[in-house]
Order: sequence, then C-alpha cells, then structure tokens
Amino acid sequence: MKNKEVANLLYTIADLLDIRGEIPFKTRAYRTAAQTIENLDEDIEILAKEGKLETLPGVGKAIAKKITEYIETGSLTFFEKLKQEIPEGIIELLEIPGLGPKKVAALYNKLGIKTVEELKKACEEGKLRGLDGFGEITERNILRGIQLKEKTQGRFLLNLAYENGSRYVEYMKQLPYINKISIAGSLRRMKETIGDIDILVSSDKPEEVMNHFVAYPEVKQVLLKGRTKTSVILEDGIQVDLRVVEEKSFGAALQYFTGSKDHNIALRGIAIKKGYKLSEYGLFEKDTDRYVTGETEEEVYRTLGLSYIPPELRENRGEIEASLNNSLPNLVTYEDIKGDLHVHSKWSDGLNTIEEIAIKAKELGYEYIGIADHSQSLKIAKGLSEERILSKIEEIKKLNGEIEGIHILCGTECDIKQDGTLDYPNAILKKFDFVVAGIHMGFKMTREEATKRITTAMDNEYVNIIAHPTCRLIGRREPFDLDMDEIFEKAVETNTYLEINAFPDRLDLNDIYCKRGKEMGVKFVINTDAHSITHLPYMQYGVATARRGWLEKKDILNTLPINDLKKVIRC
DNA sequence: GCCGTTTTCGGCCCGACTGTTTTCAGTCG
Ligand SMILES: Nc1nc2c(ncn2[C@H]2C[C@H](O)[C@@H](COP(=O)(O)OP(=O)(O)OP(=O)(O)O)O2)c(=O)[nH]1
Ligand SMILES: [Mg+2]
Ligand SMILES: [Mg+2]
Ligand SMILES: [Zn+2]
Repeated sequence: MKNKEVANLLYTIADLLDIRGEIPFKTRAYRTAAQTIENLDEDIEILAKEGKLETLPGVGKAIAKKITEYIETGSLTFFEKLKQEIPEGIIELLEIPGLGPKKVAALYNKLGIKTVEELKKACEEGKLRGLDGFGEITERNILRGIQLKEKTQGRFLLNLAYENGSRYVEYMKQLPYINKISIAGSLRRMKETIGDIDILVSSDKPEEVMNHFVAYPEVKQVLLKGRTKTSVILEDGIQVDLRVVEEKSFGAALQYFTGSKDHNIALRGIAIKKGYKLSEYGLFEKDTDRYVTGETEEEVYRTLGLSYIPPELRENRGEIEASLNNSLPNLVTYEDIKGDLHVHSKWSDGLNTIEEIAIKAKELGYEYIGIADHSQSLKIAKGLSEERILSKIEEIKKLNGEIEGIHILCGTECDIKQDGTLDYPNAILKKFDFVVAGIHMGFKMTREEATKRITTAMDNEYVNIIAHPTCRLIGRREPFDLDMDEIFEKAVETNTYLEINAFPDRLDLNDIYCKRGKEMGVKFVINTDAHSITHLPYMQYGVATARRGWLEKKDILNTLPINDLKKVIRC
C-alpha cells in the first residue's frame, strides 16, 4: 500500500506551495486530498490503475493526474521542479512554533536560511531584525520556539493526556468563578493520540480564570495569555489551551473547541447555506448578526437541522451527512460492557492472581472476566505448558465456586506461529472456555504472508478472537501491512471476533478499521489486555475507539450477558 | 485545486493573540 506515501507527497507539496505564496484555498485542496488518501481503506494503487481516483472526495483532475504519474513512474515532474525552486528541507522550519509559510519564505529568500541550525545562528547574530515584519522580539521568540520543539516529543498517548486533563480540570474547579467546565479538542473526541489538551470554561470573570489557570503548579511556561484564550506548557512538555466564554456561548464554544477542525468547517458551511454564521460565540443570522442560539451544543446542531453528533464521530468522515438524514449509529457505551476477555494473570506475565482480578472485575460491575494467559512458546512471558493449563483450569473451577457475582472464564492468548498454526494442538485448545489468538513474534512479513498467517489462524475452529490484529505499538512499531478486506471477509466467514485492544499504546483495531469492518459485517470484542488490575479501566479507551469506529452495542461480543456469551463461544 | 438539486464560475469558516503594522499581517485555535 502506497497510500501513506502518496498522502505525504501531497502534504509536502501543500507546504511548499504555501511557502511559494499560493492562495490558501489551493494548498488546502492538496491537504484535503492527502487526508482522504491517508484515511482510505482501499489501496490507492488499485484505484489509480482502475482510473477511479477522481471518485475520491477532494481529488479532482489535476491531483488525480499527479498521483497517476507518481504511481506509474515513481516520481512526479511537478514536484521535482517545485523542489528546485524551494528546497524540500526548509519544511522543517514550519515545525517551529510561531513560524509559518510567510516568515519561512522571507528567511529563505532574504537570508538564504534552509535549516534550523542556520536559523539559530542568524537569530543569535541578530540578522533577522533587519527584515520587514521581524524584530528583536521575533528573534528571541524563534529561539524559544526552537528550544520548545527540540524538547517536546510529538503527540501523547490518550491515557496520559486523559489523566493530565482530568487533574487540571479538578484544579480549575477550585475557583468559585467557574460556571461550566469541559474537556474539548481531540481529548473529548478520544482520538488515539493527543496533540494538546483543550479546556473550555464559562465564567463572568475571565481574568480571574486566566490567572488561576497559569498559576497551576505544573505550568512551566505561558505561551500566550489573553482575555478569552490562554496557552501554557506543562513540566512534562504537554501544551494546554484554555478558552473562556460567557454562559450564552458555552454550547457554541464547546462545539467549536471540540472540533475537529474539518468537522467545524463543514458545519459552518452548512450554517452559511442556511443563512447563518456559526462561530464559538453562537449561531447568528448572517445578515443581521442577531444571536439565534448557543447555550448548548444540542441547540446548535438542532437549529442547523442536524441531530446531535457525539464528539467521537466529529471527524468529517460522513457523520454530518448521516446526521442530516437521521442515520447516525446508536453508539456502544461503557455501561454496555459486561466483561473483559483478555486479561493476564500471575500464571503468565500478569501482576495479579486470578482471585484479585475477579474481585476487581466484580467491583467494575462486570458479569464475567476472561483470563487469557500466554501460550507455551512465549517463554519470556511465562507461557503455560500443557500441564499447567490443567492446574489453572482447576483453580478457576474452585474460584468460581467461592466468589459470588462474577463468572471467571478460562481462556488463552495463544500465539499464532509463522505458518498460521497455533501454539497448542486442538486437543488442548478445546479445553479452554475461549481462545484468543495473536501474533507475538516474527513480525517481519510481506503483506501476503501476514494476511495468510492471520486468516489461517481464523480457520481453526477453536479460535474465537484475533488479538490486536495489526500488532502496531503507537509511536514504536508500525502496523503490519495487511489485506484488511481479506481479513474482514475471513472473520465474517469463520465467525471470528476481531479484538479492539484497549491498551493505550495499541488501540488495535483502530477506529478506521472498525468502521470499515462493520460495513463488511465483522463482529468485534473490546479487551484491555490488562497485565495488572490497574489496567482494567483502560476499557474506556477501547470503547472510545469503537465509538469512533461507529460501532453499536450489537457489534460487540462482550456486551452480551453471560448466558448469551456462553452460547456464542460454545463453552 | 475542488466543487455544484440555486452555481461550470466564484466561492471556499471564523476569530484570538502577538508584534512593530501607525492600521494589520501572520500564525494559530
Ligand atoms: N473553526 C475552526 N476551528 C478550529 C480550527 N483549528 C482548530 N479548531 C478547533 C477544533 C479543534 O478540535 C479545536 C482545538 O484545536 P487543536 O489544534 O488543539 O486540535 P485538536 O484538539 O482537534 O487536535 P490535537 O490532538 O490537539 O492536535 O479547535 C480552525 O482552523 N477553524
Ligand atoms: Mg487539541
Ligand atoms: Mg489546542
Ligand atoms: Zn495479551
């Protein structure tokens, strides 16, 4: 799949055209097309060969032609020429906060600056202040920007942002002038990684709120501070943005600040067509500027003729159209979840005993908990030998007799070997209440090999669930190159459930594959892969991923009550 | 550069904060 490669090419072209000074609408067109291709679940090469590129939203004649040339010849004349005009390397300058295309163009054209190092030197030598639009403060700000960029990593895992954001909100609530407060941005949409934390407040005393906000003990640096908007950097490098509005704007502001940007632009487009103007301050009549509504999100959507759209869906991936014709899914909720079917105990590499896990699961309100320890080949993870399985089954039998109010199921997370066969023979597999199968080593495979390995495992009659199907680790390991459509077809054919692994660095399957899989009839299960009882609450991130993938209660195995579950997994 | 059940041309979201701009451009959300 060259989707990512083609998307990156288009993003790069957009950046270079911005620096060249093209009108923003043109560069936005390139970015829209890039985004479409990045999120595409089909292979761009196949679409190009079939001449279907222009069916993609945001891809027209000009961009389709460029993609076709790039795929057929491996290079793009337009891009090569562009790079001669503007060196590709200067794009890294755009990553410095405070530097945009206009300033970067000036630095390159007037001072010949192409790298961060050259820029640093020029700032230190005071060479920028002579340029139009630059001054001494600009030089200092750029040096700070470079420092900031060097120190902070890119995006943060969802759980880390969630915990930080919750603490900040609790701190903010100490101030009596806070009327309403909400997390917004990608964190409210529960995106898999978070660029920064966005918080919205309604208050009649914005100055007091801002002062309280910047006085938070973990604040390292105040980036900007105004009457309605303030941004800070925390000690651990995460940025937090605060917006403060009046009560009558809270809903419109929450809508704005929750995003996504693309969702906002699309919604504002609808507002225009209906004779309104939508901003963070409310919905207004376009001609008279008369305030129409804005206190709640529901009112804003309703007045625009839309049913309420849950934050997780606001990515401009069809949710606005679905809302307009009342066909939004009825999303699965955390309360729908009746149990967790992928938990490790002390029997393999987990931290807790089965008893401790069962008690915690009961506390969480579950009906059942599935202990799925590693299989024999995973020696470093203390994978269970065939003899130890029998003892474990005995222990669970005993615990089920002792502990009221929770059903403990005995499963395994059985390794899928290179050839797609399983790490236990069928005679052993049939002893488990359920079988989760997953890949844990031998990650170097071609697309065909990886796909075959998983589909072969699904053909085994005892396999109920495929764990973390793409095996990605966010920020550390790329997902397998897989023919997902083939995997989905096989899952439907063999009645195998695909896991939404809720562990924050996995979230695998991701939201996009959930949506695509559902369209093909796939069923899912949301599991935490907990290695400690402190991981069991990660379930919420799995549910969020399912919701972002448009999934409903009926799509998820572990929303079933215990008796129905037992029928489905035949135990 | 893309798009169209009002349009094949003329729109394309709208506003906050900062700095050197003496009246607003650039960047960011
Ligand atoms: N209307 C409009 N809203 C925007 C724009 N840029 C950002 N927003 C809104 C929607 C975003 O979700 C929200 C917060 O901005 P962020 O830059 O923090 O983006 P977001 O939180 O979605 O993603 P992140 O994980 O932080 O990169 O502000 C824009 O250009 N126009
Ligand atoms: Mg954000
Ligand atoms: Mg933000
Ligand atoms: Zn596991």
